[in-house]
Amino acid sequence: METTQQDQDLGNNRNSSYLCRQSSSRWTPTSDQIRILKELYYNNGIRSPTADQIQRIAARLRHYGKIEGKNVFYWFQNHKARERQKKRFIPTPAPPPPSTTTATTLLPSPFSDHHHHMHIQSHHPTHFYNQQNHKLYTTHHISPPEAGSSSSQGFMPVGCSYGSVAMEKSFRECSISPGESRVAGGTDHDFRSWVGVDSYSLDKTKPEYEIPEEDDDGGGG
Amino acid sequence: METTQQDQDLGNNRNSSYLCRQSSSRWTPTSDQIRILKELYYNNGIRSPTADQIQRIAARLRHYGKIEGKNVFYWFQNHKARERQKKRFIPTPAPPPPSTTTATTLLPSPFSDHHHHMHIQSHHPTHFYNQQNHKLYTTHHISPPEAGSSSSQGFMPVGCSYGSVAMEKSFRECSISPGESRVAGGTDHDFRSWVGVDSYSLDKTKPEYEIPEEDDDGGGG
DNA sequence: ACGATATGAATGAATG
DNA sequence: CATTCATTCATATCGT
Repeated sequence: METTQQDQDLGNNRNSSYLCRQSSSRWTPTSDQIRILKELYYNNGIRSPTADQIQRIAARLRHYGKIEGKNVFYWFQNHKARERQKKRFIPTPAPPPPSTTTATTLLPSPFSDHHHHMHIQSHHPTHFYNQQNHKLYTTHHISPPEAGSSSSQGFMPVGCSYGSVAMEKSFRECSISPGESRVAGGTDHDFRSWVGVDSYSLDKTKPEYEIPEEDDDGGGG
Repeated sequence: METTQQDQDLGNNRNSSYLCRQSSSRWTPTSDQIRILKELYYNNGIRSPTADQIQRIAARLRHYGKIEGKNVFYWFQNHKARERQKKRFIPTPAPPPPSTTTATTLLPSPFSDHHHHMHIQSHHPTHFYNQQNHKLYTTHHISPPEAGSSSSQGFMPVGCSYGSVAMEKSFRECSISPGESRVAGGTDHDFRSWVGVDSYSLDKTKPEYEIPEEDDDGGGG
């Protein structure tokens, strides 16, 4: 990730030079921006902000660097999508017993993450962004972005529980059972079966596949 | 390449001393794992395995060493991306046949002249990739740019011809214009207020949240 | 140790 | 919301 930079101006990305590449074609969130976004995501449970919220968030985050509504929009989309995606990868880490306190908390890996929480935000109007006008379109009947008109919260002194315990760089994959060594199955060829790829592929008259590069065979010998 | 990996002890990273954080920075595939992955990639034509396949593949490859679903996911992502990346650099070494063949014709790159053929996946989207200018083209009305026909394709990438067929749902624009309306504040803690997120959220009985990671905290301050 | 390269990992952006 | 692409960062390994 772009952890190396945190103070990019974002305003100097116009390469006046010849045909080089755009300095930064895409938004590079600052540390503060990410922090706030995560706060909103985890602490406030915002997962699919409305256009109205997106505007406010973007406006707020603009204090910390250049940012547009679409950046906020994409950020939440991606963040949510990836939380879900990595869950799809894990092959059912633990069967959900009705009353089992089995510590499933074993995989702090970015993909085996499991920090579920409540959905403070109930609705999600399936919106998408239009890069043509940089507008957000939705299939919902949300109110127009009257930034400043809707401020009906006025609740919570917000001392905020977070701030101290909040985001902390978790160590990545620390424990993964390497399992046994060698399956000695011998039949490394029936891939299409266990991966559920195909069945008709067996029809191919190619009992021997040729790997383009045997660079991985370096220590196989 | 890390072609000389030995046995994947994972503990030899001169890091398993006292700190447990990010012991093994990243997955180091074993020879067998790479072999199988390539088998799946080239021989079975798997380029973008589904979450379901990823699980099976990872489970299978786990016999040969530590591996997670995300490793499989990234491997295919990177392998495909880099194959394509290399192809983008080819200075049009392929003489253009007069026949308007399918644009899916991949040009044999001098870098890796492997022979991948059938795509069992058959998840062909409605677009194809043009290595001439590394753009994505849709198969809607366009004709294949006849790689090498001249040096001009005259077609526009998919990111330019929308506006008509792109999103024609019952959406409405929500004005996400970057023209911000900053709330004029400074406290980055009263999120739920300026975003109009929630009010009752304070009622939640979970004052503590676990943020998975804070990768951006590098220079936030 | 340093530079070059290969590649795992992460993420913004885009499309379906 | 799922999937994919492109770009970039981070790091392992190797050559010098």
